[in-house]
Amino acid sequence: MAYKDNKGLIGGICEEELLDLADLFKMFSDSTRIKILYSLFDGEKNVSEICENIDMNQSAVSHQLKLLKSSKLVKSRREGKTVIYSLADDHVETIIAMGKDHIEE
Amino acid sequence: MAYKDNKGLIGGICEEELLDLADLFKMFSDSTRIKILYSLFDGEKNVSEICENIDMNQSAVSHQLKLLKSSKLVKSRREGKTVIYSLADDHVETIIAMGKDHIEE
DNA sequence: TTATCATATGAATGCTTGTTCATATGAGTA
DNA sequence: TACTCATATGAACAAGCATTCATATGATAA
Repeated sequence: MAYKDNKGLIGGICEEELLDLADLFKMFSDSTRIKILYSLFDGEKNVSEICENIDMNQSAVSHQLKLLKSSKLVKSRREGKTVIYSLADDHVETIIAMGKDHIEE
Repeated sequence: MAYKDNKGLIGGICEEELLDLADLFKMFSDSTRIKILYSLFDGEKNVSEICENIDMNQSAVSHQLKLLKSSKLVKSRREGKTVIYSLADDHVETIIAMGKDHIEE
């Protein structure tokens, strides 16, 4: 188990895990990042394609991709000159779907 | 339906809905707010009880409760001198559970 | 009414963070 | 090698935001 025993803590969750949770949701809290994730819903894309798709410049997208990757929400592989990004797992779509459920109620 | 037709937009979602989504997840992106939500998992509480539970001062908690309420994640009712807060619906727990799944993987 | 408890709110402050600009790195090609 | 395309990165700036402090509002009790 990655986290400490949950003793004497809010709702049975330790401070460290709480901060990690907040950091995770922080990734979904910016519209540029959500756009990037959304644009990967229909399959992997290289950086240029993502830029074009969401209409943002390369540097901004690259910075955000770095954050998304460090949060393990996307993964990447190099293919020649380009780098191809894709969703890391299906939690991403599930979390966003839950969010949509809420705001569409 | 609350949102416009999804035409020619990223992954079939309109800009407005995207911003709302980001705003929703922003609510989960702060550890104080997650603590508050967590502390409501086992039932409604008044403000003082929440403060005590998460060890934060009344003003900070009140400010965050206001945000959580405006995002419809919590609801409140007055009972005499106190105001009692509770989770607005079960999306909250589901979303947080998904987040935990991800970071605990 | 006055006093007190519980909660809300406005302003100020300091920290965080997304974007931009310039530049660097990495890979392919001639 | 030199040149170009694709991506990454560092620094700087501006905007956003969580907390604190002081104060206001709302409700009960005396």
